[in-house]
Amino acid sequence: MATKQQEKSLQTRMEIMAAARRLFGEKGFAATTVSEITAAAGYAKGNFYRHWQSKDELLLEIIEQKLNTYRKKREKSIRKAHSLEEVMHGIWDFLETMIDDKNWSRVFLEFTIHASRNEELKQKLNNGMYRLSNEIFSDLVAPFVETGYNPEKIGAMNTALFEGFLIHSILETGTLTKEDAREAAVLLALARGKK
Amino acid sequence: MATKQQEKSLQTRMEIMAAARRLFGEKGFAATTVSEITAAAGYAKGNFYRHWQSKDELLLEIIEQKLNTYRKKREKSIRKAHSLEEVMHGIWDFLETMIDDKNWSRVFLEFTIHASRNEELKQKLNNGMYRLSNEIFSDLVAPFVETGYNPEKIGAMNTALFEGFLIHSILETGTLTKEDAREAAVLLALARGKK
DNA sequence: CTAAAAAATGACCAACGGTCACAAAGTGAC
DNA sequence: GTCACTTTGTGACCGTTGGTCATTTTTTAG
Repeated sequence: MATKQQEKSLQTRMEIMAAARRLFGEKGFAATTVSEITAAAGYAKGNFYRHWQSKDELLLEIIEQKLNTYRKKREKSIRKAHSLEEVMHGIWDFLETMIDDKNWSRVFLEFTIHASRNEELKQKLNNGMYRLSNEIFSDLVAPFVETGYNPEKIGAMNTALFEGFLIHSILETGTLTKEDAREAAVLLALARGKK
Repeated sequence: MATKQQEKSLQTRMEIMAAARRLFGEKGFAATTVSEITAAAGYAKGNFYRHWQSKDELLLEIIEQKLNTYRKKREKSIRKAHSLEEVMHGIWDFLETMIDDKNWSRVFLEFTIHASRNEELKQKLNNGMYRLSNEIFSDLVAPFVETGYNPEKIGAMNTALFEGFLIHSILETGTLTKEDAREAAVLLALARGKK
């Protein structure tokens, strides 16, 4: 059984993380300070660094959690698909939940760019975030690809289109809708993977 | 005629801007400090703020300049196009020069995300950077769109695909090539705009 | 009750973007 | 050339940041 100390430490950790999740979403990653996070959770700043090595590490952990949540939601809607078209629509059902989580998609992008300048972070992102995409396309989409076209390329292109749409959506230029993005993605995938 | 003072002031301004252009490209926007920039140009930090109100303002000006350079290169290759397909290839000839300017495309994205949290910057970006895209598509592409499909949507989707590919390219996952992105963009545009 | 171990604190550090009182240099009238 | 005035350039200084660490407070085991 866990000691009272261990329990308290874990609880503190979770309280700080909850405060961070809220603040990152509201104000963005860079604009949220460590003092703010700990104060919102009711602790002093120094306590933060007993649980994470840096602000980066915390966000990475939150992102990992969010991706796992998305992953679970996804599974169900895609497993029952019977064609490439159905799989793509299943994928976009789930991508749309990410798009709707607008504040967080902004944070994802913010951190992606931030990480691209840091070799270590870049590796971790590529292993977490994009493994998600690779999984889907090599495991779930590949069986429906009738041509010789590389399923991973279909997946990477889908991710690119998705992230490009996120940028468009964040800047609120308002020309494209979610449906436009979905239709384009399906069109592209079918053009590549269907005979 | 300009006085000796005015000339010197302009020269200083250009020296600082040149140093900034080099450093932003090498290290990124956030990672480059104002002291570094002015020191590299041979001045003290305070001098910077006689020429720009903030680091943001300077980058905005550099971006505007870069976009104008791109714009000029572009004109020639697109004016002589005779079909939607040729126009799209002309556009991607020019987008590829942006992609090849890899450090700077990273800075563009970095600033785009940064600006998305700041209403004033967001407006300026939408008026500079994306007017570029709107121009192309409403003026140059529209004449070749044979369907009723909104040319601006074709343009916005092209931009989304382009920026999504930039992210992919920056993270060096290495699945997609420039040619993949170009082909996908042409395919999409033709599917929308050609009978 | 006590001594060791873990949790929590906040003053402290270097570095940041940005400010400002001041010094140095250039200008135009006489 | 000189002198009042304007413009260019300086760097100490400000508030704030992410991160550190010696110190205090609380829990644990004997």
